[in-house]
Amino acid sequence: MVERYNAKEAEPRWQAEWAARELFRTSNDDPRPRYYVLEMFPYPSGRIHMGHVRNYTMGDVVARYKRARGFNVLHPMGWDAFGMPAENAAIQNNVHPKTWTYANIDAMRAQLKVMGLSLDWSREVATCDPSYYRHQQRMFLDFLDAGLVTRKTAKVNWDPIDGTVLANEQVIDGRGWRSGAAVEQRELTQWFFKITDYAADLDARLDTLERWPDKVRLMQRNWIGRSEGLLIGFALDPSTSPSGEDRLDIYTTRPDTLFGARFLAVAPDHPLAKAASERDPALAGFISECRRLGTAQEAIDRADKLGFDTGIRATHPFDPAWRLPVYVANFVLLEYGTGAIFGCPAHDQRDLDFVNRYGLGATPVVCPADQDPDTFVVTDTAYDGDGRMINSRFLDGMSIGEAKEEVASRLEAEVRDGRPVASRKVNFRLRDWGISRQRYWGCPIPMIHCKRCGIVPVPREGLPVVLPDDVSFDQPGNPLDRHPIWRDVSCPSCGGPGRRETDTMDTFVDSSWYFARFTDPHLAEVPTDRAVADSWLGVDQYIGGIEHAILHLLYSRFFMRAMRRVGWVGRDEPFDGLFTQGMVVHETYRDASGAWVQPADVRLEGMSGGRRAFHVKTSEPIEIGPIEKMSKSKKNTVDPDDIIASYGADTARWFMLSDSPPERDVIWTEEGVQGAWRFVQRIWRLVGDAAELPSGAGGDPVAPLRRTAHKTVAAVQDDIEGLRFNRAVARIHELANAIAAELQGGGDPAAIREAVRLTVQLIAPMMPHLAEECWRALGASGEGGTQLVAEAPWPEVDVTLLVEDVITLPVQVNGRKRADITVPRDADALAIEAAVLSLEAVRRAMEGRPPRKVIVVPHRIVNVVA
RNA sequence: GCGGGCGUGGCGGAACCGGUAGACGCGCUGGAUUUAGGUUCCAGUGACGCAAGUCGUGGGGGUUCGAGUCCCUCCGCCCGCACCA
Repeated sequence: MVERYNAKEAEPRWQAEWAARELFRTSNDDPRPRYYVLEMFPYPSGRIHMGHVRNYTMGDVVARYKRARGFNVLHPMGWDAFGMPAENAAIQNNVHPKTWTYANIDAMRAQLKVMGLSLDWSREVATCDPSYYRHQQRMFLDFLDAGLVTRKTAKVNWDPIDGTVLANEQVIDGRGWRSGAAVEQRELTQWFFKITDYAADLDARLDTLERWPDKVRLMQRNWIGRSEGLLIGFALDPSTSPSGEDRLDIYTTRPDTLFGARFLAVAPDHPLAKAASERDPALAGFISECRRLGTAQEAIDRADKLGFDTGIRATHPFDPAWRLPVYVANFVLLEYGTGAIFGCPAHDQRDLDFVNRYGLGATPVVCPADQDPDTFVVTDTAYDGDGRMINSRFLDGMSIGEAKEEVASRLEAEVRDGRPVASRKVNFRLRDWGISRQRYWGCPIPMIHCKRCGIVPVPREGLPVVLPDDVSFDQPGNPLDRHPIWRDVSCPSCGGPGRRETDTMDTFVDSSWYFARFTDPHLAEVPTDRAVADSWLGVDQYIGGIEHAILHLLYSRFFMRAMRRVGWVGRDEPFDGLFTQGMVVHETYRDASGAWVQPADVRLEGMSGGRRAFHVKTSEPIEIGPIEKMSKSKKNTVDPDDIIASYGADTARWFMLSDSPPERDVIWTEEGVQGAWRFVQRIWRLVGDAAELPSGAGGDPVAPLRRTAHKTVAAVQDDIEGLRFNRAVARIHELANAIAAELQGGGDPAAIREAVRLTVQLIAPMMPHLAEECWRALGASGEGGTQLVAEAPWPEVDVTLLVEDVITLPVQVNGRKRADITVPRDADALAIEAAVLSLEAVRRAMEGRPPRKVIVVPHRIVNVVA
């Protein structure tokens, strides 16, 4: 009897062996074809969680598989190490952010090593290290020179609790993504990366990212928000405008509805609104009302459509006698288009809500096919569907598309005061990326403010601008502002007194290029070696959470383009293949007082419908709640360390791959883990039994088990390539079942030994420690026992075994299965037809009727139609 | 509101192009072995039926020799965006 597989003893031993052999160290000089697999690097929060385990296991399977397939694989790991939690820890626990961060990195690195991941640790980087961020500062200056950096005053999302600016992406339902505080709007001067320069390209190139999930491409497309429209210059009556202004540019995507216009409206911050408010105190009051309302994003979301008539009058571009009022309206955004619109209430819900409040009326100009143009009216619900133009003079009868084209070409051709009245314009929702953060624990922005010279870059030889260590967090705000020694420097240009920029960069900058740095992470003078970077990029397979579908991935795509512009890389797209994995979820538990209880403290009894839960210590009944993402706040977490300590890393890895498709959420259950653990032991038993078989015995080249084993290798190969790990797992189970049956039934010993050996190779990417142990037990490690399974090439599939000589076809009568028939693989349709019709079961089902038709789908199915 | 996705046993899920629905795992039932128990092995496990068989992939309709898969329609759930003109 074979002993149990002892993961606790074996796993560290094999990890040490891999490390000693430097198996996962990647050379940039290796001539083999390259494969770059990368998982999104973690924030060093303190401990790894099950989401990390799932993410890194998937990446590791790919890395180990591709290595076996003969690729020179790059599989690095690092730390997204700047950010607010470190400062929060500093404030709460009086520990320096640097100390806290590096302690966490050490703890998490140790945890990852225990998982047995095939990472090249020699390439590890931490973004908070000056050896990393000096290059980021260098690239900031490069981008500045290339015109990709601007400084502008902008309305920003201000988080009053964290005391910092947030990107639009960091505002969720009007609240700060970390603090949960209601976000306010503030005007601040900020540094921006001009991502909008690439808006069109970032949009267009989404089509070429074929190995990205459609969902992510769509989310990016919506975020970039490309729209085609018309910029129309409405003539203003100068006698009504504040300073004789005679033109107002508006942006519209619906120029076809121009004859349904009822009003124009500008944003409260629009220059025309400001000018008009100076002569009209009531209007000024309305505008400040809008601002007050506008401080909290939440209020904006709920606000009614409010407006104020400026008294300014505009003229319709197609009718000099048609005058339109100009309003200031709270729902018009200054940042989008021109900050001014024309309102067509019949075909835009916001405009309709607006006119219904102010009694301006609505004329429908698009009539749906099922409505009579003479009676079609719009009252409460705007019509934005398809139809024919009505009430629109020369546009009547046209389709929407034709009308858009007609309006555009007429107004383009018409010149007023030496300018065309209108021009076609592609607009984007995407805004420039504000990267300034009023925070200490981030990459310093390498600029110096000088009273005489303005804002001056730190000379490149003066980099890095290193964060000072001696800071305190006893007051709110940015400690860098209160650090005179660091802050006050002489101007690099005139030598006079200067002041460092004390804002630091958004941490999304740090993670926008780490994948490029990994290609040659220890270069001291430059961020990348262009040739080396180009030899690895784009990342062949990037794996991470869907939560980064927009921000991180879009910023990285921008950053690659910017890096290319200044010469650090030679391509635009960072990630050729992207996979977004699902979350790890778990039941939630609460006690009678409503307090969350962690799974480790819960004892479960009963099954499916009648399950009940009790507290392990108090035996108090526990309420079983919904299955949710593992989170500290709901205490429904399972600690990877605990699982690895009880079952071993391989069991945890196997379970992570087995139950659910990788893109879907996986429910962590104790039963599931135990199932995985049992399978580990089962493999170990099969290997032990197979090793005891007499060697040299048997050898049937077409033994059924040989066929099964080789088919499984082919299928698993396919599944891993397609990241269908759950199916690969199921197939390995089937092979194990087949082997067990052959062992039981005294099957061909040579075939069994081969099948077991193949099984070990199939599990090697997933359960690498167990596989090594089995490999050695099977004596597969070659002369002198020197070769590890991690070094072995992927098994060659014997393709002749994949094709059977005889096949079994299901036989249907009228689409209902009645029998099976076994025929030679190359049997012709007529022969099969005759054989099928003579089957007893078929005759019975035909009830004496003659067959009308017999459909023979080669190698698939036979259907007799009665 | 706009955009997208998904509904298959008690549960997680398989089913590539329309071709044997329910692979594989979990759970459960019965039996065997061993044990203090976990373990291991064998058999069973969509529903109804003694059986032959009938029904069955959210509901209804359609296309087809044949539909979980394609089309129409309704219902339910989930995700993303949200005053973007």
